[in-house]
Amino acid sequence: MTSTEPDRTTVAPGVPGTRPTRQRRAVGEVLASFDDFRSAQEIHTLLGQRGESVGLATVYRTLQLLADAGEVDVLRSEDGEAIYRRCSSTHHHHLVCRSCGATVEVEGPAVERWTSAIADEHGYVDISHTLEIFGTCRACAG
Amino acid sequence: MTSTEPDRTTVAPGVPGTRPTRQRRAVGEVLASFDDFRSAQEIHTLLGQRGESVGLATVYRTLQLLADAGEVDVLRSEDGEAIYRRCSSTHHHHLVCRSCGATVEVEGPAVERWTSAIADEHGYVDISHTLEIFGTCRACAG
DNA sequence: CCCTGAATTGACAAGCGTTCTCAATTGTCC
DNA sequence: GGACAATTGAGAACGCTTGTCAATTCAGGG
Repeated sequence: MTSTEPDRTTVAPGVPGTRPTRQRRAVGEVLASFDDFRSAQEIHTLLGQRGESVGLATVYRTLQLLADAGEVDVLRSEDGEAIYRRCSSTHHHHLVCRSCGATVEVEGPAVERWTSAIADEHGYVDISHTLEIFGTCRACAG
Repeated sequence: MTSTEPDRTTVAPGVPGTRPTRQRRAVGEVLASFDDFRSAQEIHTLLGQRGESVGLATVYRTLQLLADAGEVDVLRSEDGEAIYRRCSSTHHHHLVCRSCGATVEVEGPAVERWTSAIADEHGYVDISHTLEIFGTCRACAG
């Protein structure tokens, strides 16, 4: 029970959250099919319409994984609902038309530096921030 | 039934949302008793501790009124819960401890300018923005 | 190719914050 | 004081999100 025993020091044969399943692929495809922010429930409905049956809980879990991995942006609509969108991997913010929802990704190195500086100045650590800009886009303004 | 009838052209004797009741006064007093953001439920609890019994639904309604009137700031904590705070009238942002809720009001003229510039650049008008910084304050970080 | 075990899923229940309902109460104005 | 709208409170209802847990699926070794 010693010499023949295989190496068991690696406790986990696979790391959770990495298995490519039908459901995860389907969620990824749906995310690629639109450019604006959608709620988990909307995404779940879209999956149904595509004929890809995926449980609602799985949709939530997958979106959480993708968000943790930085592959989707999550933000809260005004009524507190979480909405998701696939995103470029860099940190950025959004300029959103409050009328039609058209979204522009914007980067703001100056803002990043500013928030860090402010946080340092007050002794806050482990910083995150949310910045969204709302306005009316050219098309909607007429 | 015609000549003796009083003038009925004024449909509304009073405008809703303006009556100073015990409950609304109590909520106002509690709001004045702290400086950081609190959830509606916390405020409801604080009212109870003060001996001022106010229904939870009334707390929500009152906070909504105050928010509409611009007398309190509302923002969403990272998990989507609405949190409230009486506010100074100037535009500002918040550095909030995600552990204890300690809040610092910060102004960022640079950020204001930056958001305006970005919006102009993309043809968006009638701009507003939300910017909140979350972190762990010195006390909570240990 | 089959076996084993962990990862993953789905249906459902549960949790939580928020809003709605409606009868009872309160404040305002005549 | 009286009438009537505004307001309240208790609880139900609601919508989003997360937890539960047995059943299923995937990866890798034998």
